[in-house]
Amino acid sequence: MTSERRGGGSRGGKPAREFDDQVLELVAERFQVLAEPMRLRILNQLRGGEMSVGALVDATGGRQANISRHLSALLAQGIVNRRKEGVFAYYRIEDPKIFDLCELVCDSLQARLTARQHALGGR
Amino acid sequence: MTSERRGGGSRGGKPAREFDDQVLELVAERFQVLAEPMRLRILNQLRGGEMSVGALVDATGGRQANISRHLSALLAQGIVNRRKEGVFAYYRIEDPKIFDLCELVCDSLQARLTARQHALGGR
DNA sequence: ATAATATATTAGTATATACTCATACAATCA
DNA sequence: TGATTGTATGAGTATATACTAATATATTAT
Repeated sequence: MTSERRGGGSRGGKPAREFDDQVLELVAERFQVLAEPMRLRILNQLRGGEMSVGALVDATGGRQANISRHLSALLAQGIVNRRKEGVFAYYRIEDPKIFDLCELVCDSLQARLTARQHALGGR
Repeated sequence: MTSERRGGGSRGGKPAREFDDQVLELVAERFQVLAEPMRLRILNQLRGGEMSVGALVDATGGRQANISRHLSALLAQGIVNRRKEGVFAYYRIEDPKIFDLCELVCDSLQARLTARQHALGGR
């Protein structure tokens, strides 16, 4: 990210959007974490309850290092939680709202598809 | 993106996740478009009704080329719509569900913050 | 025709990040 | 103690993308 002039204060013209921008950055960050198919796969697996890293590696078909990194990202965002037991690390969903997000997105995608079908004269 | 073995069919072990993966990629794509502060700023502006590119440039403080690109991305995802009138191009929200998404995210973020405050002994 | 304006696009650059392998770290067991 | 196993991390690479300036395209006015 480079310049792109941020408003410096209440002076200097331009509408007041100072505070809102910080929120937008946080929101964008949250979306960013959900913008990876592999992370969504992991979350999808965790719907059934907590799983160890190894179990997620098996279930998703990813590499251990990669899964571990994705889990760290999800953990940093407070989307999952971690429980250590012996050598194992069990992850579980901490913020179930993300599934609502996914459902909303699916609704949108589906609506767009059916709209397209109609546009093509679909039944 | 590189290898990461995709299941080839119903044979070869591993649970059946073939179809789901395609959906997850679409969902991730949608999240990706929403994962940019500037695009969220644009969408936020469009809440008040359709706006021309130039008006969005003024309102967001971005460069014309950049705003135009972001609008293209939003248009390609069916999130906004475009109306051409003379020399102007007016964009407007096509899929208002995205605001529900943003609200859900805000709820999550807020919940996480208050949880942290409590953890720190906040009142 | 030329000029002026609004928008889109091309080309180039810088940064972010998803992935890999290899290795470090930590806990259990011989 | 060392060996084994599960997880995390360091280092390197490849790709995606957000940004910029400059230019192309299109519409209206002179």
